[in-house]
Amino acid sequence: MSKYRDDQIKQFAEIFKALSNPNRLRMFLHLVTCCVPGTVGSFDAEAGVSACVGDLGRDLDIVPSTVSHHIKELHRAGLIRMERRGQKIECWVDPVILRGLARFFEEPLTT
Amino acid sequence: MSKYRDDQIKQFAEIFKALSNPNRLRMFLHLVTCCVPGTVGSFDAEAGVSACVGDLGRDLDIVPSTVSHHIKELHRAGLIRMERRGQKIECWVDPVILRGLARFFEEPLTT
DNA sequence: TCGATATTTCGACATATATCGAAATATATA
DNA sequence: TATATATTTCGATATATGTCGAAATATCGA
Repeated sequence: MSKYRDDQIKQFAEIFKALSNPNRLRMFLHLVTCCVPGTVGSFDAEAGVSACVGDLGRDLDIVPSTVSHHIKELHRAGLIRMERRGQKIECWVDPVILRGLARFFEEPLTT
Repeated sequence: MSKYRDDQIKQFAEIFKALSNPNRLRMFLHLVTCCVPGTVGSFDAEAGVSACVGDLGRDLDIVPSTVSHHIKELHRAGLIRMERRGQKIECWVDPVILRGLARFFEEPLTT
């Protein structure tokens, strides 16, 4: 039997659903490789290591309303944080959840 | 930009799609906690650390045909291996893909 | 060979999802 | 205040998914 509670399993399933669309996964990877505070580059509330919605849609060949929809899904799953800064809305990856996902797949290999 | 090729991104998206259904995720976790050869218990082609389709459907409250469907999805995503042994079909987690998933979420935190 | 057990295939159906385009909202700047 | 830029909301549509039940297939044991 699993070490995870039922609600935790549902939460992980939500996370994986958010990452199950190739375009959404690309956005997530874009953020992961540039915008994880405290790891790749330091996060400064002023400077902000992050990307706005427009940045994430570039090179993806989908219209802004679809980008917005995908970002909302990533946010709902708890994968990213968002904050308005002027006209733009900045996004970055929540490092806590990233660590939790790493452990999810690591642990069965080490225990 | 991402370190992953387009086809790799699509493959990861397939994997996450396979794990995006709570029942399927439960089956995967069941296998992960009992049937990863070389880690949790040793894998022997004769003895076999694995679970059959019936085992995986137990406690899940879904009919066998649905279990079969879900297992096929996990297999198509490359997450599990299957082999007939008598009447039963045994399943176990591919440790290589598990390692790949751990790295997928680890690496942005360590580079 | 017959019956029991294990699993898959097939067809159906209800629900969810990805995407678009048009219109609305928020913010900055001239 | 008017205009430009950034983003969201809404409605539509085509496609995918989860689940079931019935029927088919595979294997074992009497």
